[in-house]
Amino acid sequence: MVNVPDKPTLDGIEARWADRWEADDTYRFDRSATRDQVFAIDTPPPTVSGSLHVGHVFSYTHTDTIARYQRMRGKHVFYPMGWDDNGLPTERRVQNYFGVRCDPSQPYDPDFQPPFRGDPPKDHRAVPISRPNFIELCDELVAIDEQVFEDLFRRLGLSVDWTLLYATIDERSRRASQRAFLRNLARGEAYSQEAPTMWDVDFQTAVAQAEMEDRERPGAYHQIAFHRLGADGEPDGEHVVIDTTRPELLAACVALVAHPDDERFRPLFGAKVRTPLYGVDVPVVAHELAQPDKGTGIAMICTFGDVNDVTWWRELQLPMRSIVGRDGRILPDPPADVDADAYAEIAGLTVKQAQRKVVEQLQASDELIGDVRTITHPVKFFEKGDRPLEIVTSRQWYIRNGGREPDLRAALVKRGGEMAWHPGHMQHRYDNWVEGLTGDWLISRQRFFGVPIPVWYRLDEHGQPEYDEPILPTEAQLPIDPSSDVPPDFTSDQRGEPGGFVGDPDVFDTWATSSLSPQIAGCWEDDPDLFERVFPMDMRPQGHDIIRTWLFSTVVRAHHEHGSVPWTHCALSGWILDPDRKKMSKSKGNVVTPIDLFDTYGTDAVRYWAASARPGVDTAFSEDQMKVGRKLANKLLNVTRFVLGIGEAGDTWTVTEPVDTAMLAGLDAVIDEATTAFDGFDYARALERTESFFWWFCDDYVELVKGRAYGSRGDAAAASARLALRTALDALQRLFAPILPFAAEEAWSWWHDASVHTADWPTPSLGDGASAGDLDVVCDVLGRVRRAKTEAKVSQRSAAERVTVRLPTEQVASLELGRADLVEAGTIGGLDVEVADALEVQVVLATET
RNA sequence: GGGCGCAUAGCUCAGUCGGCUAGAGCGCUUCCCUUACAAGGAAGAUGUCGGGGGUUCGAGUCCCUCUGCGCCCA
Repeated sequence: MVNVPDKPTLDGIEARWADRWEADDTYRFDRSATRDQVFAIDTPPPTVSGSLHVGHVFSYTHTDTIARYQRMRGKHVFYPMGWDDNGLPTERRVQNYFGVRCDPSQPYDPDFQPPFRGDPPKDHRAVPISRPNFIELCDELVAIDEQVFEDLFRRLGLSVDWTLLYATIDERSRRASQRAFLRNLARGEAYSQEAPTMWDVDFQTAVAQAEMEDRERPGAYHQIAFHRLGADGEPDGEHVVIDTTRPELLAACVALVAHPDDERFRPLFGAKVRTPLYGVDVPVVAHELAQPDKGTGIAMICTFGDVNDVTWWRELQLPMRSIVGRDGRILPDPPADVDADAYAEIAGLTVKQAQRKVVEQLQASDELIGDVRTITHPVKFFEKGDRPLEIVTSRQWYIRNGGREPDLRAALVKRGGEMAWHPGHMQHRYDNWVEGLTGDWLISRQRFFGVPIPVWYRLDEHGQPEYDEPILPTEAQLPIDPSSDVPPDFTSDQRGEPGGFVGDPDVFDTWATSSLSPQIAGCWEDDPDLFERVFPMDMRPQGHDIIRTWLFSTVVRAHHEHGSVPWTHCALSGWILDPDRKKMSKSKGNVVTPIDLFDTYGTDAVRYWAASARPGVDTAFSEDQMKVGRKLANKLLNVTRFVLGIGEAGDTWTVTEPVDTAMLAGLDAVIDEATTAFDGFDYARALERTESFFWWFCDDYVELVKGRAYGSRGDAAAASARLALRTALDALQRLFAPILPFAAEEAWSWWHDASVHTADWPTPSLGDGASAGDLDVVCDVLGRVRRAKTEAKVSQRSAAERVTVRLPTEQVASLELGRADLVEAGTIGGLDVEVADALEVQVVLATET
């Protein structure tokens, strides 16, 4: 029954137990469990972009502790893993790894071999390849990356059920993503629209509000003179001077705008002015968004320089003069009315080059007033991008998210209130975001490796797509790729022909698919029986940085599709900071490889560090904490060896000694606190309470009863100590199991057949209502005896000839309960007890012989 | 500009409902090979609880305010 190794060690236990758990299906979800018996976790599918860092280890450990706790509480834990492999990060990695770029105009080459596999030389020019070839390379690389991720997560000891694995590009995800979209479309929650859109000129794709960020960039105000027109419609010699940071957009100017209450410009409203260089007559208009105190108080409206331009253009119904192309260069042909010769000077230039050219031209024509004033101002960027976003007009797909409808917005805010947030203040971020939305959710991307948008369009007799009535597949056909699949009632040779059809060339943004992670993991519609058992899920763990993207979009999809929240608890993890309190990132080169940490300290030690961090709190990376964790795991093995080594269990043993029941009563309180903490998703508090008790248990209690347990005071007294030790150890191993799964399992296995991870969570009934406080005074006195020995610089083992304890009357009984153990543990010759106001201990050490 | 969070020992952090002398670990110092553990153990020193004001018998904790740091949103 009991099988304790001579020399307990943490070395090698990870691989041994990981293999065992896999072989025994320890974490396999029992799909016969009913919804109330299930604890379902909407695991974050990590972006598979090549490397894992300690941040992953950190947050996934938090979730795993909760999963293990719930499992021990008797829940059937639905704990899937997913890989977020579709989207831009993978495309970028594939480009850099193979030295290629996707060019949809290239023909498919079935025998294509990439020029490199890893580390192309810096001067290598990317080879253009077809979209199918590109996607093949994506599939190849993510398969490799996902294996690396899986190995690491297994090594970390995550108790996921690996049979529930999914990837956001796999068939099931594509089907779910397309199905959800078609249903959004059918209910009017999705729509397409030709509209000005934030656009990344490098990635050449539209970008959603949630993916934008402001960056402070140097800029410059330029004062430019527009020419006032007289009654004859020709310049009357007067100027209207505007201030702009984007003079290069002068050719795109469609109006000037000032505030309606601004007396300075009121006479101009309704009049026309002529643009410099390009000679276009544009109206002067009034709008509340114009800021009188900014620049000269009157601004030019261009199509489009910023989001205000879009608002003005739309509300004032101004004409369109687009000049910036999707590649970020000035379009080759001038818009209507623009002077062709002046425009030819900037055609084809980048926006930056065009600015220099226009400024030169304005200087030459004396239409640039005064000096250019440099400033620093916030500029909108794609969060993954390197150049400022431009605004271009394009047809895009949207899902309604409340950004344009107050009722929907309010309903989504309300959904936020239906979920418990851990920590609670994170809900403010959600509310903040939803209340600040300025438009619907843009879900289409002009990219390649993603879930295709499952629609086709009829082509009219001129070969132009008819966007108003897309051709839709049935749900049974999903997933489809409209670029290779043919719609009903058409043949493949009609693709691209007038009167024929064309597939939507775009893909969904990654978030549009990952926002369905509960549905994908739960096999929505593919397996309705399973889905009913897990949805809405119990827990969504994630980083607080993606509340506005992943969390919010998941709530939107569940609201539309199911009329419910997707889960009932959101657990937000903090960041990992390096010791200088900067956020860790690859670019700073301060990332530590998790595998090295596992090798150095052991997995449990790294998990201990992660689990020591309060939920949602940014945490410094600390190898010191891992050393402590290793000590703790080591201690657990050693104290187990001690307790189990004293003697075999006897059927007739009972706990009779007050010292023992007091210890167990203390443990009861700890179990209570740890349970409450875990119920509130506070793994850190549960750990702290358990750990603190555990060290007291090892340092004081074990030392106190050691002699008695060996039999110094007879069988009955020994039996009481041995049973109490075993009872406590049994509970402590279970309390530590969620945090230190390997060490707890190792120690548990020495005296149990089944896994500790499927054992019952301990319940507080061990001490039978005794008072834990009785031990305080005994331990206090023992500590003072130890101190006396330390101060005398003698061994703790040496004798104290006489100890005199003075203490208040009401504590005398408590001391007497532990007298015998105290005398033995302290090697005390004689113990005198006297009544006094406050505790005082006098120690007379034995003279050395 | 709006919102949120943080500030406690040299460092990293606990401190729950307002209640004994404010705690832990690391680090530092001293001692001890002791039959679970020397990759261990025993002990010690270390505080203007960011500043100011208020409520209270009593404030690290509650309220106001200021300062500094961080994050989210515009």
